[in-house]
Amino acid sequence: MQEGSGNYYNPQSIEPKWQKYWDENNTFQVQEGTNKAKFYALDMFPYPSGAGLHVGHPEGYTATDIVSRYKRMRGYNVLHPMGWDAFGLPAEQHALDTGEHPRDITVTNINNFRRQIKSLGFSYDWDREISTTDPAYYKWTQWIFLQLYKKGLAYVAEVPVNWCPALGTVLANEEVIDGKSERGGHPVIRKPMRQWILKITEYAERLLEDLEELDWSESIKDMQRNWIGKSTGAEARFAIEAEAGTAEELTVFTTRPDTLFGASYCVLAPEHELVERIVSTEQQAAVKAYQEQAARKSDLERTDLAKDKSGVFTGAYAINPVNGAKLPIWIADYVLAGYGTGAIMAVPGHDQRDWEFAKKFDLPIIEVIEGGDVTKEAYTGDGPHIRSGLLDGLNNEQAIATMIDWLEKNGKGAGKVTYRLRDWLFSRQRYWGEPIPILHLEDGTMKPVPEDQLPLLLPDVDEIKPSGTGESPLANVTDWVNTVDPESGQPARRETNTMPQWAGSCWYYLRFIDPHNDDALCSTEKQKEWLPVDLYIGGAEHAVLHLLYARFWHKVLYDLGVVSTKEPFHKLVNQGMILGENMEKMSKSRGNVINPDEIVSEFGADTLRMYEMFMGPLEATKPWNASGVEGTYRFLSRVWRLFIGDNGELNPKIQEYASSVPFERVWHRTIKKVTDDFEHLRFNTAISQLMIFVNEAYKQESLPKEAMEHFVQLLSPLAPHVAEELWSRLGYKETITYVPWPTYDESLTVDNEVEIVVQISGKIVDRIQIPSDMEQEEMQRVAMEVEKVKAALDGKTVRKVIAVKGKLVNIVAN
RNA sequence: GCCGGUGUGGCGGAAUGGCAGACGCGACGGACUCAAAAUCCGUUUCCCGCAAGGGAGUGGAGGUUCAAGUCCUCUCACCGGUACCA
Repeated sequence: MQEGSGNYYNPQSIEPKWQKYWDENNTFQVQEGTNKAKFYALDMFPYPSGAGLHVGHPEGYTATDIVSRYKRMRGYNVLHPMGWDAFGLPAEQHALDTGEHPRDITVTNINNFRRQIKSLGFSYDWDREISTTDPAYYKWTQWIFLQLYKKGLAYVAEVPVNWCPALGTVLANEEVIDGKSERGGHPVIRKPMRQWILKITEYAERLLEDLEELDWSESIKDMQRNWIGKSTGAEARFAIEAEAGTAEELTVFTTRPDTLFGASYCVLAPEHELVERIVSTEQQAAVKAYQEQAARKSDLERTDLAKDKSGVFTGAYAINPVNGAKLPIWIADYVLAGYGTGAIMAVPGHDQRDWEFAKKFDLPIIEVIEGGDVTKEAYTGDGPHIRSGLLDGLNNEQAIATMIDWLEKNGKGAGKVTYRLRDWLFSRQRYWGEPIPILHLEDGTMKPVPEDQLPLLLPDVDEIKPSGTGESPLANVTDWVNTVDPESGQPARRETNTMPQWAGSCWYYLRFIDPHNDDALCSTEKQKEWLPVDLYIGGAEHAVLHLLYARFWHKVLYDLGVVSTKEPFHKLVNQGMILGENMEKMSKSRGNVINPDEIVSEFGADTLRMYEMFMGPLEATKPWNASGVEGTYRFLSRVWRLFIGDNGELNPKIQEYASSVPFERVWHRTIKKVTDDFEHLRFNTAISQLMIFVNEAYKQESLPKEAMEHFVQLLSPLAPHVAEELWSRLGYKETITYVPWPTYDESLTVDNEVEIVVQISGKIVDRIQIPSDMEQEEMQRVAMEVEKVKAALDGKTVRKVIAVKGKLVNIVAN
């Protein structure tokens, strides 16, 4: 970098100048009540960690920023906000370690994040900044919870949960990795505890169905479909013969009711409530031992050891409703308590898991569908049924329908749809989260905190320490916990569980629409104006949970009439991961982390933004490359010198009139390509085209001012600071932000003459220049006249000639 | 195992079924300079050849087509998700 003159490209002076200008002029403030079409471009807001911004953050943020700036120039009213998902475990862990209050840590971290984000020149409307930890915000998170509670969608249950003694908290399944906590890697065990659960399963079908209308990648939709895991089958009821009597009934879920005649035993999950009531005296000890062993294993350990099936006979029998066969009832941990009815009928002939179990414990294998060899493995394919009474001769589909019909007519069962999706474990035993606004009265009943008393504030505490009992640290705050029901005057105890981090991020896109409203989470009119989010960009790690939870809440709010769209996010794009230079995931331990602050101070924000967009397709995973950053910086310097001479004056080649025809083509093609690429988020190829323009411009004797102005506009969404600076040097006083996007003349994007290829039987023989509008017949005639073609065709017969306008002529001959 | 994705020069990556390798990085050469950096201009898929020219080529094997990186079948590798879900 040069020193002195001040006429070279100097992002360090340009960028703060324009950031200040945008701030002072409220350039990106949303104007309400315009008649412009709206566009809502949303980033997944970050958790403000102590580590600060990572180069992965600006990737998605730059993409939405480019689209936002582009749409403004296209005349849209753009909502482009930013905020903080600031509740969460890391701040609490830090507080436990240092004694600092999580609120203070959070404020510090947010300030740092805001500084970093602002240094990148994103066009957010900062008047709409929100934090999930702000009482004015979480008031409405609590309000939504109360609506869920009132609709019966929030309930309390004693459930075995992942208890992590080291963190003193319960973890959701998704927070447990390989039997260890995701954060910290501490051991996790299963322990029953009183928990708040949200009934997301009630919305399973709608969450599945409404995926169809969304403009999301098929892979993300598929991940959600798999997570919801719909399966269609039947429930069948079996009478039970046990020492204790025959009053009990066993209900199983199966997707293959057609194989009912092939059932040779039944299996209950070890936790199944029937087990205690049906177990025989003789088997009692063995069953108990097995149950204890299973309880000690985490879900993962249970599946990890899946290769080897285990189980114990209960001493009881189930009676097959179709043929009266007496089937032994076993318990085994390959049957999961949480899915279906927690019990199965085992058909070893036609289910591989049952087959393995039957082999191990020497249970009968009955073939009821022809087509395989059940002595070698289970046959799961289609085929004619045998040994199956009324099903004999039918194929699978017919037999399933017939059997469901039979079960229903005989009162032994019914068709049934089951989902893999589980209800959402919503409570956390933590301090740093939204308090759940519920009172536990002395008489043992529960009631919600009245809505007019929201927000229920997190109490201030000097020190956060685990309660030790598994309850949250709030249990220690006796002044807060012990209260009085404002309606009945009864003594009451506050709920000490808090909400998970997902809660605040479930609805933040709604608050951005109306961030200062004290009377509603979002006004009806504004919600109607802005929903749905037109473009939502974020990391693929949120492909399932965040997006599913947010969709669930949105649908509840839709049912309540709070929002008027069925879905919150119309178009979703996941930006790919940025790897370190060594092609490995960036991490402190690998020493390959790139700090955006360093890139900004060395090369400027415009270079960082542009480089990240130039690396490759937005959705691809791609490695960082320091030389690539320099290359981008070199390009922006080259742009600068194209406009500004060493003397600091505008390049005298830039003139009102002059233009050459070839340059005019590049100019109009550039507008066309960049416009089209921005519409499709293909920023890497848009940048290539801008580079082509600059390369061409350097070769010109003179440069039309209009073309150069257009170029600055095309560049401005990518590199807004340098674009604003050049725009002002071109003589404009106002920001470039709202200058209408340039248009191009289609006829000026095509050449008069093109080089086409002449092929013989698909092999290139020669290239010739022809007028680009030459018709196919004429092209064929011209091609036949080419010397090399004549020579190559000597002695051959022409079978066919294909001409593609403006591209090629292919002569098929032999 | 199942579901999804990706395989193209030394590297990141471009290519509505129609000239593979745009653009950038790196490398090499030239100009400028006492010299270097910076900058500007060129060359750069690989192999054979002094050259003219020829041959090969988009993970691999087949196929459809006048024409395949692109469509179809099979297969291999890597990445992501999920995992006894009955």
